[in-house]
Amino acid sequence: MTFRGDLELWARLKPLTESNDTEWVNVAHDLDTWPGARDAARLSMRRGGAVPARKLYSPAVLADERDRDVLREMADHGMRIRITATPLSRGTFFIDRRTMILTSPTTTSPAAQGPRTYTVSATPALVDGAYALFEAAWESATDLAAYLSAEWPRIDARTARVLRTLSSGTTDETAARELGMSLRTYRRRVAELLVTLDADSRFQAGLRAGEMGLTRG
Amino acid sequence: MTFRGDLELWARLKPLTESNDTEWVNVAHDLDTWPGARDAARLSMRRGGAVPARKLYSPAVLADERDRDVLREMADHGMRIRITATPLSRGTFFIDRRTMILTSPTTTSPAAQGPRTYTVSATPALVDGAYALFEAAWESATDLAAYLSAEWPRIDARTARVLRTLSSGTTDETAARELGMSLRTYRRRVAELLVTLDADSRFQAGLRAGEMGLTRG
DNA sequence: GTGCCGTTGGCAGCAAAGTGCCACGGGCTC
DNA sequence: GAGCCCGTGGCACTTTGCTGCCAACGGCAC
Repeated sequence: MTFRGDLELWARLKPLTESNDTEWVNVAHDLDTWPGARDAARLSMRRGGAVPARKLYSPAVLADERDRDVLREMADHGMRIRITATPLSRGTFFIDRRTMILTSPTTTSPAAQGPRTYTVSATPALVDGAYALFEAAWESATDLAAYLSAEWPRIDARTARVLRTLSSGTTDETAARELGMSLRTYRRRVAELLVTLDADSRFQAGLRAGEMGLTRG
Repeated sequence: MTFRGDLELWARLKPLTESNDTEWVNVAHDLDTWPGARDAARLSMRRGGAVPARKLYSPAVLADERDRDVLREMADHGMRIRITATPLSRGTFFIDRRTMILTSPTTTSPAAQGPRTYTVSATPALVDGAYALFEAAWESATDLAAYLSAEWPRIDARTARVLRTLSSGTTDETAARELGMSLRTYRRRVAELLVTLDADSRFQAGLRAGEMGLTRG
């Protein structure tokens, strides 16, 4: 079940945004879902009440300043937005528990014109399976607010090393020796890390670091 | 594209296990993929060389002792196995980058006989989208070995409360007061938590907790 | 050269965390 | 009842972590 053109896509999406019985879900690399997607999003928000929706994006969505405003506006309208560190495919997913719609996955050259192709599936097995995968991906993603408010910690090389030794569970003294710095300096680094992670205790800092997956990068 | 019966499923799966050009992927709730799935897995392992594969399961897969053996055997054959805390649907996913196969998603009564139905899709948009979702889910999942070796921490109600206050970043004294216990007991709880998390420092404990997503449950 | 600034490390003092010891009290079996 | 086990709380003490202060070092501009 494949079709082309944005008008038809909109015709399919519209009923999904209007039905209130089920939440619907969107997975995308960025806001370039289809030409005019941003305007459509704004319009539907202005017009309608709260649409129960979850949206999962790549960090790329935060690159553009105006896009961030759009996201904030979405969040204000009750949509739940999360960011995942895993690179998503360029395509877009719309799932509504019974139906799912996907855009053409590869948009190598954005200037390549012509109508996009969209794929629709209503096969229960496919939709349910995709939904379960989405749940798992969603669970591991970070809330937009946390992602933004945390001013995403910038871990430079030296704090990264501190983080690693800190993770190893040794005492400050041996950690400092390993890193070839004095105890005082090491503790300075730790204190700096606590500030950047906005943590009041070392436990909290570790928790944040773990939640943000700082140790896997 | 839907079909019934296990023989046909096997006929479709076989070429996937034999082609070496691409990794293939399996998402399932447990090993009850289809009748005789365990034996088939064993057979293919005995017979063939290493199959590059990733398998993502629910914790339910660890319930049965013999199933755990099967998993270990799989891991020994080079398959990468991870466990995700998010409940997966009962169905099973096979993805091979070009094709995906799903079992019937709802198996409410396992005794309900009759041939199962399977759904196959080779639509690039669907497969790529599902693959991206899988990547995200995979990324957040825990490796089987870690999951087993860590003797997965069992957080009872009271340690969970300790974990929460610990996460709030307050000092032990106020935390103990909040929980209505003495300082000594609170610290006992913290020490217990460190043991169950196999951590040498509070930071490490926080890190583990964060990595395992213990604060979102 | 002088002066400025940022980083480092030592010292000191304090706060917080970790732990061994013992005593108290509830629930249990016998 | 006595005896036992287990969880708790208090106390004392050690260790570790935290931070302010100051001196020393190196780079940089003038």
